[in-house]
Amino acid sequence: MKVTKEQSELNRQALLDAAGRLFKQHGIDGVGVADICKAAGLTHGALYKHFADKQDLAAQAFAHSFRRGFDKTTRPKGGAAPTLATYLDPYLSRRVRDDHGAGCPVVTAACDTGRQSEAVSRSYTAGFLELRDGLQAVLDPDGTDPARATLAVAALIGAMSISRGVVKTDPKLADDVLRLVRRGIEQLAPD
Amino acid sequence: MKVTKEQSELNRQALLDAAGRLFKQHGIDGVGVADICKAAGLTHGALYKHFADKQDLAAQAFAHSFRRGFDKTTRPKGGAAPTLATYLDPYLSRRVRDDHGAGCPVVTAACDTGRQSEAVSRSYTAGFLELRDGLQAVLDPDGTDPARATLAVAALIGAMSISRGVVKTDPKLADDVLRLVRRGIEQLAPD
DNA sequence: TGTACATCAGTGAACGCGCGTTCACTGATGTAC
DNA sequence: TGTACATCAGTGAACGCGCGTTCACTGATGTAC
Repeated sequence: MKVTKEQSELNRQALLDAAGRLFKQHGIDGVGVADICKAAGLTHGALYKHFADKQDLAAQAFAHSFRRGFDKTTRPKGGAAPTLATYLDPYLSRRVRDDHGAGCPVVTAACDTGRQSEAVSRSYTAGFLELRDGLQAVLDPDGTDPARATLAVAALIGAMSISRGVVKTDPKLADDVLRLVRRGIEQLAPD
Repeated sequence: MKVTKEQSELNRQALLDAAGRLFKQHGIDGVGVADICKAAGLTHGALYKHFADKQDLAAQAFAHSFRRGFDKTTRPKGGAAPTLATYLDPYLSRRVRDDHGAGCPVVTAACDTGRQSEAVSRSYTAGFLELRDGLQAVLDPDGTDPARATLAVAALIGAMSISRGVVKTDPKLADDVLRLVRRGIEQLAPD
């Protein structure tokens, strides 16, 4: 049956939310469209009224997730100016490590991106640049060392990958990696 | 028809090689067992004489690829002592970025690992530790700063993820990331 | 405002397809005599 | 060394299954009068 335009738009957002979460969790090849629609409270046929196919959904879900990820994690509550901790707290947390569906997709989706469509790559590039520029402002406000912020973003993403990779075998090591990389990035900040 | 024991062992190695390369290229969920067997010069039925199932093949292929990756990339030719460049050259190269099937799986497989079996995680953990200890010996021979080598490995892995993620959209940026992270890690070395 | 009707978001059965896995079979290998 | 035969790595047809996608249908919505 037909639904109101408002409801239809809500359903579309629910599909994007569910797809973003499940794709981050299991990879694009690791979830079926039926699972995504079910998680959004719809049947699988409805998907094709909103998106051309699974690849189209993936591209739009990534863009959606990037937008949401930044708004949620890098805007400090209360509108204060972001500090280094504003970035490190959400990006190097155990919560994000243990819940693959959570967290900023620049971190979580690092793996899939290279294998996916150009639209996904564009979203990823925009996300990386925004994160790098944010860290640049905090780590190197005078702009004397262009390597510093890029190194920090790379370390953030790598630390999460490693911590996730080893946590099943050695949880203590997984925590150490997050802690040591945090300390390493803090040492990059101007005194 | 039956083959000699030697040929059978060669076939097994060919399966591990093909699986390692194709899994790194397309992800474990992104290749079929038929493709792997074909690449190894066998039919799909032969796989199950060597491995219990696809997951078993994945776990053994990762371990195999880790072993090979280290032997190839981190042992300097001629038996000289490894330097910082010994690690940075292969790990931050454009060749490895553009050929997902090449390169050390600690970098390439960072994505899949967290989603796979415990056996894969064990191989990954061993690989990470070997890489970190190697970099520790070069970056912090006195052992005064335990964060330094961990930061360096995280940056290596993150840089490759980012560079792969953005290269389709902005190849120059992708090169910059590799170059800047290299410079950043070099600045960590003792003077 | 009330009525008649065209629209179209969502449903769910059905489709072809490729996947991982099985298994009866083959025939060269390796072994027992 | 030569012969007879058991072994078993590899083959390829066949299997069930779940996937992405399609489509005839439904019925509430939104619109034209």
